[in-house]
Amino acid sequence: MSNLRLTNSFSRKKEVFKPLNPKKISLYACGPTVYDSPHVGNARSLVVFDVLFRVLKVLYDSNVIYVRNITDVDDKIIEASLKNKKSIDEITNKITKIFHENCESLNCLKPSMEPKATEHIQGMIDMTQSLIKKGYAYEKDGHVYFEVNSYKEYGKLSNKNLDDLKAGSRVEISELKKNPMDFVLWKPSKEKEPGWESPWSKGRPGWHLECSVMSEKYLGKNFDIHGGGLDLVFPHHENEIAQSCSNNNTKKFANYWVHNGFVTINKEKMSKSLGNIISISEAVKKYSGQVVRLALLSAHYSQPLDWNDKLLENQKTILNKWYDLFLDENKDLSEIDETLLDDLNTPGFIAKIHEFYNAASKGDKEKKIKFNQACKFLGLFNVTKKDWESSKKTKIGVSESYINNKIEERLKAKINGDFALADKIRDELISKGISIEDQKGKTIWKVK
RNA sequence: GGCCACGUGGCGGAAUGGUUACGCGGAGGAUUGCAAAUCCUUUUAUCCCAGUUCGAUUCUGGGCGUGGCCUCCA
Repeated sequence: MSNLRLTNSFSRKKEVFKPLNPKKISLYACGPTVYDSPHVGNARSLVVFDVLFRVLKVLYDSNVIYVRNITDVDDKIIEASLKNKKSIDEITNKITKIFHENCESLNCLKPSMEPKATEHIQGMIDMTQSLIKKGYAYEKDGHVYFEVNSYKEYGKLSNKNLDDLKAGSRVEISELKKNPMDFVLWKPSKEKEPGWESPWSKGRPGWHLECSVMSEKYLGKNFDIHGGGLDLVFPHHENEIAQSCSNNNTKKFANYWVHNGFVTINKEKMSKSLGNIISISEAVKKYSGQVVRLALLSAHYSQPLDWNDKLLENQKTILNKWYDLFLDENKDLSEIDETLLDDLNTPGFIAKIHEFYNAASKGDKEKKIKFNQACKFLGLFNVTKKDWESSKKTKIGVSESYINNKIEERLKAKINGDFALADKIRDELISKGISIEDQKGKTIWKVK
């Protein structure tokens, strides 16, 4: 088997993955901020890093630690709390629960650890204190800022230089900052906002800090792979590097940075103002977890992915077809296909699955097993054929007895030679999402 | 303005210095009362202009176009 190759955002090149320690592969992916139902964009990150996790587990014999955090303290959560007149805990608990349900319906493996920001406040206070002591951060009126000028490598990941980023219209201006690009490590909380005692104020940590603290705690000062959405490159990941490398006096934080592209909705950016945000729950309800998962893997992770009905219908057609060759066996894949090793080329791998399918449908038994293994490896086929069919039945608005009666009526009409009536009944069923197949003197029905 | 990505057949989407990706859809056929499902067959592509090369969709340069980041965002 050849090596895994990944496009490292840091070098902007495809590189051979060389682990720090093959006995302990370390992967960190930025998880959700639990303020609102996770959307299909979040789902893409989930699924992409889930595939990476699965690949690494096979390559390194399960010696993989996958950490995915939950951000449960954040301005957006406070806003949501005020807006919905619910407590912070109520919101974070509810959204975290939805998130976990979403992960399950997308058939994502559980990460090795799922630390929460609020459980690491002390660690963040300690790191802030340390950064101040070492001269990388400064306190002003209860706020603590990281001083970007103190870190020479600032901007290297996102390929930006501080001159280009200087006090523009898009940078938050604050009297308290030495440099407009300086970012918050700690800020005071108002009366009703969540806050923790600290040497500077009763307040809360800046967003970027949690990933620095948690990744170090669970993976170390230098670890293998850090992932997230493309939009996190700047400033989030840039700031993580600045904090961690300054504080630890290290050259490297994560060795490989992997970023997934965006999901657009009918070619438009998903945004609150456009009102086109599709939640994972909605998508799963309308289609199914597997269809959503396959859709998310139908383009290469680094490319944009457009979410539209045609795409989803297409994936549904494919899965329905694939389920014809479903095997209820549990043999795991022992070797990973070269296509996936090449920068997680999931569309290429899906093409191979189609080829396996075609050979299998012509009677190639070996390919049928391979086909099933490949589907399962991608995280598909996580329910049996029986369950797949019956879950489709829950999506239709008519009862089985209604359908069976209609089929009886149609059969009588056919016997009487009244094909017009027979066809009318069939059309009725089709309009309700039921397809009719006459096979070998028997009529069967399926949910489309 | 700075930085970056992308532009492949009707659509989605890989790969590649020279050979059919793959899927969905379309077309034709077998089958069927007609269909559906299935099977067989099949059509169509590399944004434009130069350069390198025996040969470029692939490499280089230029152009045009689309999108992203530079503010919270997966």
